[in-house]
Amino acid sequence: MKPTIKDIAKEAHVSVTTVSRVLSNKNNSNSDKTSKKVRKIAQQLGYRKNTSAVELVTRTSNVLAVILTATHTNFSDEIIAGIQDQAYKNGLDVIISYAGENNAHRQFQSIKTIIERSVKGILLLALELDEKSRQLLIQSKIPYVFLSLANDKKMPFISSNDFQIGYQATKYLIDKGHKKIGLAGLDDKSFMGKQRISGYKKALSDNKLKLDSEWITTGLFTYQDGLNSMKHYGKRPQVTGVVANSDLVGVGILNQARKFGVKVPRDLAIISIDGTGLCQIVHPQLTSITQSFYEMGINGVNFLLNSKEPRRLSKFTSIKIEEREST
Amino acid sequence: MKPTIKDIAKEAHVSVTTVSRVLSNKNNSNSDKTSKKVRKIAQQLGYRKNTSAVELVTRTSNVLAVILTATHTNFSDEIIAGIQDQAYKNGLDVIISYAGENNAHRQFQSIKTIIERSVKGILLLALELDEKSRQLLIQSKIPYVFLSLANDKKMPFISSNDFQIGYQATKYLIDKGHKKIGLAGLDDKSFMGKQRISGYKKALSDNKLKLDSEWITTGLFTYQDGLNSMKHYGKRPQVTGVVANSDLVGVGILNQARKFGVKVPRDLAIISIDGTGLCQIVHPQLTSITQSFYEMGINGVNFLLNSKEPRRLSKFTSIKIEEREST
DNA sequence: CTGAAAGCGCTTACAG
DNA sequence: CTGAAAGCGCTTACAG
Repeated sequence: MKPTIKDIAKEAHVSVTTVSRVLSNKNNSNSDKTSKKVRKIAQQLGYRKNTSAVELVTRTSNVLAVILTATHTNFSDEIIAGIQDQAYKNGLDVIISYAGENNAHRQFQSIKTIIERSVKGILLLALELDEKSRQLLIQSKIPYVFLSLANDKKMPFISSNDFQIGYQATKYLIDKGHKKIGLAGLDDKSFMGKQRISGYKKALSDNKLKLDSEWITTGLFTYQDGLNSMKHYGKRPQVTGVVANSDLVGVGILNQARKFGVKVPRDLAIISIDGTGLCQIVHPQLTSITQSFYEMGINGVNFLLNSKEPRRLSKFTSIKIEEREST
Repeated sequence: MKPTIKDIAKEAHVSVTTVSRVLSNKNNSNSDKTSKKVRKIAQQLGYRKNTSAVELVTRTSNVLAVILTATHTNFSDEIIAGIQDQAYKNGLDVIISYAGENNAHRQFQSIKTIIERSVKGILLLALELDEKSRQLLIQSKIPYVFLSLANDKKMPFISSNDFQIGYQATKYLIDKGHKKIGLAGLDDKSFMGKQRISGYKKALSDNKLKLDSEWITTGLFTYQDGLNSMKHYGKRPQVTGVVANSDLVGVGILNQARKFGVKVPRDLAIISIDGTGLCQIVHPQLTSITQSFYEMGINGVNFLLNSKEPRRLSKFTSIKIEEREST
């Protein structure tokens, strides 16, 4: 059997109370001599704290849970790195749970699993919840925050301002002289998609440019959606510039354009949304609207740690344009 | 306060024993009527099981832990997907913990955190442990298995056969007529690196080809290592073919070759080890030795589930050559 | 500075 | 088919 504090107590001829105090660093009271003895014996016995017991009695835990879709968003690593670093600084553990790919049942299951352990907070990464999961989450009373995906349901989030992303990406191409601009590969049913479309349209109308709904292609931000978008635009595309709604979409457009003999940026300019490392390893390198994914992670953890305060404010992280070779 | 089974018992006028039996599906004994009543009340009260308490008393858990480095191995997603799917099929939860980047302290911490909760098993992804962490892991008596990285310390693993990878990749280029072959971007201090180098050398000597140690470049499998390797080979490389030790290394070599005006595959053939999606989205597409990452995940979970059996066998997963445009 | 006792929320023989 | 009781490994007022 694994040793418990009882075993240590017996061995050290002290009470379990004392052992507990020493081992959980409530040392203010115990004598150095006792502390040392207890620690030494714990060490000898190969003692490991039973976290279940601790959590049960203290009714708290120092665990932050991250839930994300298995969707291959190639930016989640950066967000997770931010979460991880900030959690580590605050002495918190992080556990991650994948909620499957647009699978409502698995999402529900994942949330259920998480809230049945007493986690300190929940970070939901690029996740859109159905009503049932949403209820479950709210009911749990555990602090949570959505990352990277804002939403209209008055639930707290930390993300880029997707209206601004749509607006600025479009504006950037306009400033480069483009008049016919496409918007490619986004999910027009999602809140994020709607925001970006609004921004895109606003930029066009602010500049008195016409809009053709044929220039907007929908999808789920995948590489394949990029290929499809370019096939849709054709070998002699009307649009001279396109806003790709993810780096993968951008690369897909790029590759299909090459197949078509459409030169980037000469015949077609591409600006890609996200700005992950991928933009720099393709040729030509993709100009991007770069999101602050790492900061989202940092801010997400901070948000959760301060969640006792009355004002829990959602927050936008910064975006910036990085010009490379595709525009 | 969150409701407990006590609250349900009171409300339903039954004992906590009965509530517990109903809610943990040990229904063989309870009457339908009682079960229904209990479930209904649990539902009304918004009852959530306290996993800490359950784990404490049953001394088991249905959680599998994955520990991985934050290193941007772009294949870990595939392994995790395999783990996730197989765990899900077996009713297990998966938690993931990042152990930092070659950070011994954080690795130790990560393992400690994991074993302080009563997890059912531990999967270590592409991780090399120092002695201290290794001891901790073994002492814990929790079943574990290394994934993707074999090792020489007699610890169980599931991975590709890296000797074979080195051998076959080299052999492939030899069969294409190459006589001067490079091996790029690998860590020659790691067990994996050594295996691959052995395979590479064996393939050369089996075919009576000469070896120049200048043709082997070391690194940590990163994109930058790819760039550096090509810089090392130079604008007029001696080698006519190169084995890239990760897809990222392959892309790095490709891009630097382009800058040098070295044409792939005409002037330089590249075969890249891993075969992730990246190979298909670059231009020209990279020929690869493709590893079965998803299967590693599946097999890892199965290994842990059968770990009570006396024979715990490490296992190699299959590799295959996928010819694309870079050779 | 230290210890006895109660209790966290659950499960599980055991008895009826 | 159901319940009383013990116990999982820990923490924490409280008392001395």
